[in-house]
Amino acid sequence: MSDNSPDFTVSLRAAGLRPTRQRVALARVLFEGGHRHVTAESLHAEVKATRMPVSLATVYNALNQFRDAGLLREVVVAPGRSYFDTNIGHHHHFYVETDGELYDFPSADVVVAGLPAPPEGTRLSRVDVIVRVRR
Amino acid sequence: MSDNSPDFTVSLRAAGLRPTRQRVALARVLFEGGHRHVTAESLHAEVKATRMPVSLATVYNALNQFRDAGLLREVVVAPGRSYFDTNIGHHHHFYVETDGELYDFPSADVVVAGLPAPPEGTRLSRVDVIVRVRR
DNA sequence: GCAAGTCTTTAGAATGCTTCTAAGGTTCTT
DNA sequence: AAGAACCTTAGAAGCATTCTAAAGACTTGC
Repeated sequence: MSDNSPDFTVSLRAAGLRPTRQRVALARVLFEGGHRHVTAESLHAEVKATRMPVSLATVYNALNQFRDAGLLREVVVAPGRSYFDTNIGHHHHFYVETDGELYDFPSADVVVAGLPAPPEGTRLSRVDVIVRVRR
Repeated sequence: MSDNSPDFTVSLRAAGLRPTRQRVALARVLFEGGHRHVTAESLHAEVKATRMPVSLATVYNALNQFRDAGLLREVVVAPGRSYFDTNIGHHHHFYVETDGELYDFPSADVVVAGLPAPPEGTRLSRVDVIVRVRR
């Protein structure tokens, strides 16, 4: 590596994933800029635009693997509408129902207090807060 | 009406829906007992068990209409997994990811404070809190 | 560096959930 | 009761996602 771009080969390997051409190309698009909200379709279109041949099935596979590895977070906002969020820190979402847009907001100032204890025999996985708005 | 069962004919009409045989049968199953979480499939099975012929398409139509009329609330917990909740009061949900179960909990004691203002030009529609747990 | 082994990608088929179509039935209005 | 409006239906279609099995790419051991 002679440039200063992040070495996705290393991070993929650290996540237990072989750094294949497609996975590296996908990681670049996903993690090279700021935080992103992508769908499988939108990511597929973006990566193909970089002239790297990738099938839609591979995009789905990679998104699921990245999510399972903790590199992405999945946000389901409506039936058949699921986003992958590159921001894995604590934060919540605005979802604009009228046009399907999703925006992050930091959880810093948001207080979710008074949650009851989880049902017997379960442990907390995550608390999702989706603030739904309309135009 | 000679018995003491709620008159769904009236409530359907109040919601702007013709009280057809199928809609009345669906309303009965949905609203006659305590609060329910149903899927289209589970409701279809239940209504057919009452010997009222109803197609799956009609169940989908009715669920969407009931939701649009404010009689039901839709909760999307995972891609391709959507519940309809007969509890339309303020409350939130536990979702047991490992077995797909959904439980209500009242919002009475839960405080969600410090939410940022909605994006320009939008108005608040609803705040969904889903507490995800695993076994 | 090469061969063998393992994992990955792929196109296309398949799945699962939901909506659409258009034909026939039901409910409402007068 | 007749006409108009609306609803239900089976089956087809649609959309997002996953599966299949065959070909290709990465890795390991030599």
